[in-house]
Amino acid sequence: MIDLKYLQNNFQEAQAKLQKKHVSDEIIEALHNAFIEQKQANATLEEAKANQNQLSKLFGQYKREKKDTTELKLQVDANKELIASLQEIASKASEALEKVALSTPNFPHESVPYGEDENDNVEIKKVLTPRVFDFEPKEHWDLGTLNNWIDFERGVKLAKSRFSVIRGMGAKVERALINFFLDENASKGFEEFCVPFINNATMLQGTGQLPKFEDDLFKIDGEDLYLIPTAEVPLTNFYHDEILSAKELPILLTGYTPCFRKEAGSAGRDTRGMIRQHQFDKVEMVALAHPDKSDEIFEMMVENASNILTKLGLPHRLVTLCGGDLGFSASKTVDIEVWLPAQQKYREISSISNVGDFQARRAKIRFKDEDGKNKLVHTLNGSALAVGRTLVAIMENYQNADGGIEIPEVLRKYL
RNA sequence: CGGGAGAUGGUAGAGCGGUUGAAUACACCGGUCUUGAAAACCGGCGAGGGUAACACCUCCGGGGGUUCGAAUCCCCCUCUCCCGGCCA
Repeated sequence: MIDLKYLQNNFQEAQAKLQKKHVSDEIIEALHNAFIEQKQANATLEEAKANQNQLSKLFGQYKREKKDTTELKLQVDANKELIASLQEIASKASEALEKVALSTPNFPHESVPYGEDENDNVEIKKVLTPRVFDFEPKEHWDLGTLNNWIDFERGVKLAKSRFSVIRGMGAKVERALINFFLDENASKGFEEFCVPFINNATMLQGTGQLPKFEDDLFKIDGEDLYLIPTAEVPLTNFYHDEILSAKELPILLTGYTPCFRKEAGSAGRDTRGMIRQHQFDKVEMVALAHPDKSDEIFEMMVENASNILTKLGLPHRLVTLCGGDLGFSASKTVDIEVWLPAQQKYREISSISNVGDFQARRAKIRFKDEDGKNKLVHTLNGSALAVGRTLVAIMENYQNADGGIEIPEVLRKYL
């Protein structure tokens, strides 16, 4: 959630920021008005409550002094009715506010470039040069089947479309990648976590998936629980509703989890292969940082994810997302795209975001500053890395003319 | 899944239906003392909203109810602990 006081006090500026992220003026104004209405309704309600508390005290006093309370009782009853009606107004105002506020995206960081969609994203740099093939490189789905690394048909049989089975050496490489990623993250100071793959609605709201993106989530029937779409949810919410001390910041967390996504809006996209699945493995980095330090930690996380790809010998590029392509919660995002020779394209394999205080405000993650004040932390998250897509990248980049696949040097000790 | 006990501030742990947002202890922060530290002593110390700052409002697991007034009484839910069943 954005800072509504900031919106109120710096309306023009806030509006300009949200416009960069393509939030319509109507929504911004609706939010602004809902906030002011809620504040007013609350103020009048509190006034009536204060009055009621006074009368109650007086009532007690009368009783002790054995004075007659009939008159007072009438006053109290009248005020009680007033409170009830004011309460209703205030509750409605709060609900209305919450509805807009929770669905309004985060402000973009100053450094975010303007733009409509992914075409306006800005490339930062390319790392490693794509290999030149002296044969026609195969697609990973062909290589996967050929080498018995991936079984697409049986994945569909077991579940439904967009599920697959990784087997044999493919499964071993998948596992090796997870271990390699976790070790790399640990070497940068990230603590490793094994977390629940099912989280409750409060946590999903904390990181911003709910209420707006319910359609993208697998919900457990009859329960207030969801399969996590990313480890960002449990890792960020690990400190949900807690107050940390400034000294322990930054807190760096990493963990491997499967991720579950309905891919509701992706009909027809990447239907072949392993690029877009309902379930995929990912190793995630999460940081809780002092607001002054989050930019610095962001760079570290980008660097780390890129380094991992470099160690694997996979050509990739770094891209800063423009305002129009930024996700709901992110204030700034760098995508890392890996080279897929068969498609002759860079495809997203990691996305690192600085979320600022947006999730912290929702999830109530604060820290006690040196001056004793409670402030919101900044949260950051990023994949290091998406495991399935890395497997795809290895297959395609390390394929031989006969369809065989070489294993990257850094992974061999894990096999 | 069945039987019993409980849920209060960072932790432990009081709390009569009104002056208790909450005793006390420990932890923590600041100060005195000390070469420094410890000990001792003094002071501070829950959260959210609201305000220029006060005032004021809300919160004692969550939600309802009784009452002029509830942490304290009643109901429901959740969670934790102990006993039994099941089980990786």
